[in-house]
Amino acid sequence: MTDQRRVIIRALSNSHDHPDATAVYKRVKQLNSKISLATVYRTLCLFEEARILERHEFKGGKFRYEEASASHHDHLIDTQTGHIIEFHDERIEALQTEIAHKLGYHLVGHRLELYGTPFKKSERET
Amino acid sequence: MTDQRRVIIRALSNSHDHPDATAVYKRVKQLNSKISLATVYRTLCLFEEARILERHEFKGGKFRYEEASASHHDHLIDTQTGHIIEFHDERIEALQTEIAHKLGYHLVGHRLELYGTPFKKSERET
DNA sequence: TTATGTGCAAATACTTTGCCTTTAC
DNA sequence: GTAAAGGCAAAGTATTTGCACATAA
Repeated sequence: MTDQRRVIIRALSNSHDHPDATAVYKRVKQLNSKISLATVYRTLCLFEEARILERHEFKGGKFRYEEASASHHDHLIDTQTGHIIEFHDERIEALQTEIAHKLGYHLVGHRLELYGTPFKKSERET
Repeated sequence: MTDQRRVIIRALSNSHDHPDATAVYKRVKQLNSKISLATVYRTLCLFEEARILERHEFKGGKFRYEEASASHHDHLIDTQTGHIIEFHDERIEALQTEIAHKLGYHLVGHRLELYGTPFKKSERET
C-alpha cells in the first residue's frame, strides 16, 4: 500500500462528486506531487476491479469515478452545469427486471441516466 | 448527394442492427470500394445532425448508429452475443419524468440500457 | 463553373502498456 | 532482498480535421 494509492482513495472519498481520471490526477497532485497520470489510471482500474470504486461513462466520452456504495443508485445530470444528482427508485428497478423477463432475459446490469435542466424559480412547487 | 452517402444510408436501412463506424465502413466497402473511413465518420455525423440517424454509445466506448425512427425506444443488450433488442415502456418513461420533476428538473433526455443474458430453455415460461 | 464532398494523412483525446527504476514490507 | 508499484514515454483506439483534388448540380 503506497502513498499514491492512499491519496487517490482519499481524493474520492472526501468529495462526493464524479471526477474523471484527469480531475483525480489534478486533485492528487496537490496532495502528493510525486504521482504520474499513468499511476492514476492504473490505480483507478485496480480499485474498480476491487469494487472500491465505480466507473461510469456519462455522455462526454470519459470515464468518471465515484466511491462504491452499498446502495445502488442512478444519476441525473444537469446539462447546464454538469452537476450530478444521485437517486434511487424501486419502481423503476422493478420495471427493468420485469421488462427484461418479458423479453426472455435475466437482467445482469443496467444503465439509467436522466439529463435535465433545473426549473426556474417561477416554476417551483409545480 | 454523392454515391458514398447513398450507400451509407442504404447500409443502415437494410440491416436493422446498430453498427459502429468501422462496421459501416466495412459494409460500405463491399458496395462501393471507393470510400474512406473519414467520409464514413463525416457522413454519419452529418446524418445524425439531420436526424436521419441516431447515435448511441453503449458499453464498449464506440459510437453506434441506427436509422432514426418516429417512435422512441430503449435497448436491451445481450451480454453474451451483443445482440440488441429494442423496447418501449410508457410506465418507465413516465417515472423518469416524475423523478426528474421531484428533483427539480425538466427532463431533456435520458439513456436507458438493460444488459441481460437469455433464459435457458428450462427457464422459459417463468 | 463552383460550391460541396472526398481521400489521405496527420492531429486529437483518452487510456493502456513496456520497460526500467523505486519502494514497501 | 524481493515482489509489487510507480514514472516516463511510447503505443493503442476511436474520432476529427487540414488540405489538395475530385465531382455533383
